[in-house]
Amino acid sequence: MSHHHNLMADLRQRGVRLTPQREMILDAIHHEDEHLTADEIYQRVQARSPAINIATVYRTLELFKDLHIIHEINLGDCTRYELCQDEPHHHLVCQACGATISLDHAILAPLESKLKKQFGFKAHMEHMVIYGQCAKCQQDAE
Amino acid sequence: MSHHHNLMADLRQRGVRLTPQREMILDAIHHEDEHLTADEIYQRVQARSPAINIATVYRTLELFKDLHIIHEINLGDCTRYELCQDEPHHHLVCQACGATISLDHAILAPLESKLKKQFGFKAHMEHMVIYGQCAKCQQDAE
DNA sequence: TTACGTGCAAAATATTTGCAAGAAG
DNA sequence: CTTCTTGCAAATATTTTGCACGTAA
Repeated sequence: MSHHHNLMADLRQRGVRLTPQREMILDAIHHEDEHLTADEIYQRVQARSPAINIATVYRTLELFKDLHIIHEINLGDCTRYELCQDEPHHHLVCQACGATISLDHAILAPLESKLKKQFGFKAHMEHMVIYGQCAKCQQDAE
Repeated sequence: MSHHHNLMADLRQRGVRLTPQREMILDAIHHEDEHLTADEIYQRVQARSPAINIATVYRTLELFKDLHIIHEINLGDCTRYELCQDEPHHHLVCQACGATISLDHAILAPLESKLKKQFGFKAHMEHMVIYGQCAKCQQDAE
């Protein structure tokens, strides 16, 4: 039994109506490693069920966001979506080759507590994206 | 003599044509503390010179970006622009009240070097934005 | 049965582009 | 004069909304 069935059961508990569209959209997000844009989610769902409408995708993403099932990530120009996870995780993105490196939250924890101590600021670091250049591309550039 | 006149002189050196539009756009960015969107820049310039077109604003921002005079910041949905500065600086943004706190680069430097050491990743941290809740709003929430 | 969700089409928003006229150097 | 820049209008991309119909519970 896949993780997303638990999620769907959970939603029913919370009084959210379960529709095939919502299930397919959750499925699409769940089955992907990368973070998808609204349109990419739309296309994946459309492959299974051509009648689906892009407006439904946007409305469902909004709903899932409010329910804290997914969250939005803004990389440059495009908005992407991914499942919320227990432990926040982060990404390094190489601007040269596009490679992404996943980061444990531990590496950002010191910054988080420094911000709290110095400014009383409670950072919401669910998913930070840090751009730069990966080791390989730095070598290639030399 | 204001800083932006030096910039304009600098541009002429670099073979960039100086037009009133470009000067007014640079002016608008320069005279603001906050980071403006393309449309806000457009409105400010339009107040001085109604004939200006939004397409010119976009094209000029693109040009200034390529010349490394300004850089783009993506906060949530909107793209904002600010002058490049010698020392990178960063912002904490309170999601409750919208307040922004400026951060010295020093506070992010340890993270930067940790990423370099552990992953060989050279982070481009010209302007990081960290969202969260400021001290005041945390109190109000209690 | 009733409230909520969906598809559709149109609107709103943000950004880009082709082209002819205008201005910088 | 020549090349680059601008204004205009139209195109494109992304996201939102009103409304009538359909469906989950």
